Amino acid sequence: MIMNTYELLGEERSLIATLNDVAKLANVSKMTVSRVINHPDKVTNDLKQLVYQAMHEVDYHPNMAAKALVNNSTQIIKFCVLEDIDTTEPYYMNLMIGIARALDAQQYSLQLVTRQNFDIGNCDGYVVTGMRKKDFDWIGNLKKPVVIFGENRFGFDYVDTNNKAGTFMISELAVKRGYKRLIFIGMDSHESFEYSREAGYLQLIQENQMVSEIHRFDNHSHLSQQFIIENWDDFGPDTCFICASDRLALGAERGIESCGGLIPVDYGVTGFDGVFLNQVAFPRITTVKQSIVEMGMACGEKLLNKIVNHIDKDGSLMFEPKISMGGTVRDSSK
Amino acid sequence: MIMNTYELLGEERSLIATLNDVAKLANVSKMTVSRVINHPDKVTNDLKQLVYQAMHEVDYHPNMAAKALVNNSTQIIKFCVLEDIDTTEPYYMNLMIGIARALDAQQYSLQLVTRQNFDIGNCDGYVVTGMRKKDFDWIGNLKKPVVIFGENRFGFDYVDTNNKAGTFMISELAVKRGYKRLIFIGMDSHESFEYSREAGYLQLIQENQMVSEIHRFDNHSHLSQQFIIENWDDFGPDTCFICASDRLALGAERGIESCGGLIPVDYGVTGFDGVFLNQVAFPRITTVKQSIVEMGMACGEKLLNKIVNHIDKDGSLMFEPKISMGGTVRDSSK
DNA sequence: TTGTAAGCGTTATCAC
DNA sequence: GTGATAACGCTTACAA
Repeated sequence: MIMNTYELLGEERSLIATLNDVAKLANVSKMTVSRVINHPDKVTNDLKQLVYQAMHEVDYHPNMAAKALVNNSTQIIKFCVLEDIDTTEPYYMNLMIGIARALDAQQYSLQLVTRQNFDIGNCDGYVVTGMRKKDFDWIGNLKKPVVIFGENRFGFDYVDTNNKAGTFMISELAVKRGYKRLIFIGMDSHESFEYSREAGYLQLIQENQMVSEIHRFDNHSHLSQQFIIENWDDFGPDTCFICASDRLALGAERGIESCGGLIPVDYGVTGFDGVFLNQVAFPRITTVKQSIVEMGMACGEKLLNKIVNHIDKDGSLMFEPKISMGGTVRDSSK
Repeated sequence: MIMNTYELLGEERSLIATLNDVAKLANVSKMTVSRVINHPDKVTNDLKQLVYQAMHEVDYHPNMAAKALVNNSTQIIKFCVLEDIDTTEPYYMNLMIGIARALDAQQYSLQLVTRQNFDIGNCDGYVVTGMRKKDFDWIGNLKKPVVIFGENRFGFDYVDTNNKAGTFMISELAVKRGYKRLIFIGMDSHESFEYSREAGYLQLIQENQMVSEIHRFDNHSHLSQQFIIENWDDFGPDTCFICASDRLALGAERGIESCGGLIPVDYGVTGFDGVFLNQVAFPRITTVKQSIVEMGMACGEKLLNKIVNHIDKDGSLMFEPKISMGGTVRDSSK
């Protein structure tokens, strides 16, 4: 059918439709077509209909390179993972899927960069994650819009889980299920998210007039495991370990089991993240689940908003976490 | 300095240097500069020197959008993960980092797509992974160059680990370390890589005139764990479980430990992958380690080669795996 | 409201 | 071996 239309008009068909093809088919100028796409309010409805139909008929898709050229843009977003590859958490993949999904809508493409290749090639904006304090200097000097994944107190727009609410919720759950002693196993880091997770635990502890106990380790499962084993005599039944990550929770779980402790009957373990690791554990870890893909989409949308609308500060976004029930906290108060 | 040069010449400086800027500075035409970049053999050495110097002086970087426009290309590669997000293994992240690194060299950018958004937007080529048999139909119909990550027997160029060599090596290690019975725990899938991993085990078994024992499960740790527990009575000391993935190995390890078996003294466990999961296990899993980042780079390079040089078939690439020593196979024959 | 013309930065083509 | 010109597909600025 399309071929026929073209033949009737005596036009030549390019392999891939351009503005011109649409324009000819609709008997208007290129500009009208362009306007229908970019400023639809400035075109009469009659013409708009014609143009839409023509676009559909030739399966028109804008050429992003041409657009980028004339707009002096790149249509590229860099996703910068500053953390070491070795420690790369699996959830980055989900985060990327979310970002990519948001960018697709506007035909932006996502470029994955690390510290090494950060500078190669141009882009229109950045999503940055895995930042440490020392990074905020040079990030602040970037000339393109930036959205940070992960809360920070340096004034950068960010997207994150409500970390404090997460540990509060899950600590509350532990108390409701009858655990009498809550021990926090945190990450030995000075980053915002860690402080927030501790704060959630502390708030619950205070509201219940319990005693806070906080221990911190690098985020490796064998360290929490070792801690449990070495101090096993100190931990009576009805103790629940509130861990700041699933990795630490995994170690805690293993430590308790190797000491012969019963999970969840006598001992509870909770994690934080809810991506992959909690599912690999046995029993599955009861954890604070983050909506990583949604957060990724939010990062992408927020960044596009800044780019397209030339917005400088767009504010930050906190996602409310949910509890993912596993088998490391008992079902009801015993 | 740059400013001065410009002022002397009485030129206006655009914010970002173009071919024109370089040309004027070097007192040549745009075309000469372009040729220096794309066909350096067609320019005299004298001019080349001049141009290089000028490029350096104004910090010239080619505008990829303009390039893409005139070359009718997109400078975009789609990385297509067909596997379910839920099962997404952490190693995809490393793979992406490798691909991205290769693409950066040629200023291509990587777009992450899934089944859902596969069709949105244009691209110059694809890297595809997580394919199942049924996918080969439509992949074959793509009009752009494709490189598959993961071996296949459908004639597509691929990059993969030498799976057979991997399980052969690690089975051999188990025998050398004195385990008398080798049980293969495979994945219940009909994909090439699984067959290859079984084949490596079988070859070692035959060469040593041992008896092969193969069990298959979906790739979940609790299934291998369950299998070990339910059949524990059947497994005497000096048994080593050769697993087709780290996930299955993790389950096997847990199963053995929960039955009171001693690892690695009496029981051995080996995995396959060497990304993340093996390190989370305790003791760390002795596994077949794949060079994921390198393989990613190879995917990228191979694809670019096909695109730039219009090569249809470029052959496949097998990476030789290495054994990563953990604590689940004993150090020497007991 | 719609159309015309110029130009974004690059490369292929064809002169010289 | 080098340079002028046109073209890639699109949008802004201006003219009708």
